[in-house]
Amino acid sequence: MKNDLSKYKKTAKSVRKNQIRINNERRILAAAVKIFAGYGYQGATMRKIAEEAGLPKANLHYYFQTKEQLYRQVLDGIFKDWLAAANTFDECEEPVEALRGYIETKMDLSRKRPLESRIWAEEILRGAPLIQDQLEQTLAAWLDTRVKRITDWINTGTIQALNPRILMYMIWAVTQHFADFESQIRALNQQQNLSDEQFTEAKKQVVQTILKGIGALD
Amino acid sequence: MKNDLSKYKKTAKSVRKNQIRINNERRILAAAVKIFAGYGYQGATMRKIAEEAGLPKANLHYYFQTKEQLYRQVLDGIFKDWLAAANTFDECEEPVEALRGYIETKMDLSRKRPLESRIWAEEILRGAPLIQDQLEQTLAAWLDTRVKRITDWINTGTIQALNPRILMYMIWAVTQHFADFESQIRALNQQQNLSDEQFTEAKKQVVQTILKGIGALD
DNA sequence: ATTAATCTTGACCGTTCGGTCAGGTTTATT
DNA sequence: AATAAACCTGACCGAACGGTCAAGATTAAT
Repeated sequence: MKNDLSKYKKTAKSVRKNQIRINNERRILAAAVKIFAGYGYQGATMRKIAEEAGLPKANLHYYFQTKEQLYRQVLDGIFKDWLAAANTFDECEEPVEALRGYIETKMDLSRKRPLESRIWAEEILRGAPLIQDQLEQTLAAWLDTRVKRITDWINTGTIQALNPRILMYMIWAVTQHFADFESQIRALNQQQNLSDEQFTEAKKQVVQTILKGIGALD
Repeated sequence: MKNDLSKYKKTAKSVRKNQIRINNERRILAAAVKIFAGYGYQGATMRKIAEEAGLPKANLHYYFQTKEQLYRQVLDGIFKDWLAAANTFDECEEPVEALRGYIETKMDLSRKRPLESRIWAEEILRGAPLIQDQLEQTLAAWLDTRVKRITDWINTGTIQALNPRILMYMIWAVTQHFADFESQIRALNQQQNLSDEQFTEAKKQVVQTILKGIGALD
């Protein structure tokens, strides 16, 4: 019953939990992201996460009962970012604007939060044991909506005929590659991560190639 | 001294090792590919590999001293396939032929050997701890050669100006995505792996989009 | 000031990990 | 047939894993 949240319902402070709890959960989650990204689910240990968070291991288990539960919360946060990145896509009417916005947002996400991208990639790589349901339910529905929009563009002749799903897979693949394969890209770039200038160039080329590739540009 | 190969140098059969050794090493390596791909390096255990190979665990250590050494041999095999896939690229004069051949070969590799692709991806994801040297040496040199060819095409106006490295990253990203993110694609495809027809369509669209995207097609 | 709830932590537990080894069996060489 | 080399394997080992717990410290409610 340690983590039964109902106990908070009676007091004023309960509305947004105790500050100690908020802070510690945040610290632990931030540490967990680093360690899970760096070592994978199996390679990550509660000891490493505790050390990274600067807390004793037993304290982690006070806030998150098990390693799997901690990992699930990390995944949930990543999944939300994933879906939120689609805002630009939805807000724009024209395919060029919508796709450019979406690709750029995904590229920026890879640049700014590569750890999260790698955790996601590893989960999928392992067969998505913990998020299969979310993929089949939430993500599938999310994708259907965007597929319909792209299909409309095709029907109105704004872009050429193609399979919208494969287009989305290509966009995901390319944009996430810059986070997931960062160490390979670094090894091929004189052992240096892409500079801001190089990354901007990459973003531009990715947008250009895909948009032109589907006949949305001249 | 168990695995000192010099002991073979004195006999006739030594030239191509003993048949028992050949067979067992193959069995173990095949099992290792399955288990490493399914569980990752840390998640894979020598017990699971032994079980998959149908051999006692101690026998694995007779042929491969450590888990890391076994893993290294698996990686070496994958790396060779990686490089060999470039043959088509090198044999063709025209950019359209060369790139189409390379993309198709990489797509076929993802289709036929997804396990190897996933092992590679996980190694890169973890920061390439064991193959960093090979990336910086062999793969970097490999890439430089291909970059030069693409640069020639640009200079002769056969394809439009672009950064050849980013083009290669895009090709790798998209082609390997179909192996590495197979479980995600399956979840978005009514829980079914892509059929042969679907995969052929994907291959065609990938080739078409990239070639058109770089101005190599009309 | 008292009580109750929450938070903290070192020490500990059973399990599983990679790896070892002695001693037996099979295969190759002479 | 005898010897040596190669192969096989059950039993075992120390280390590290995720997780537990009792007892103390801190904070909040009355």
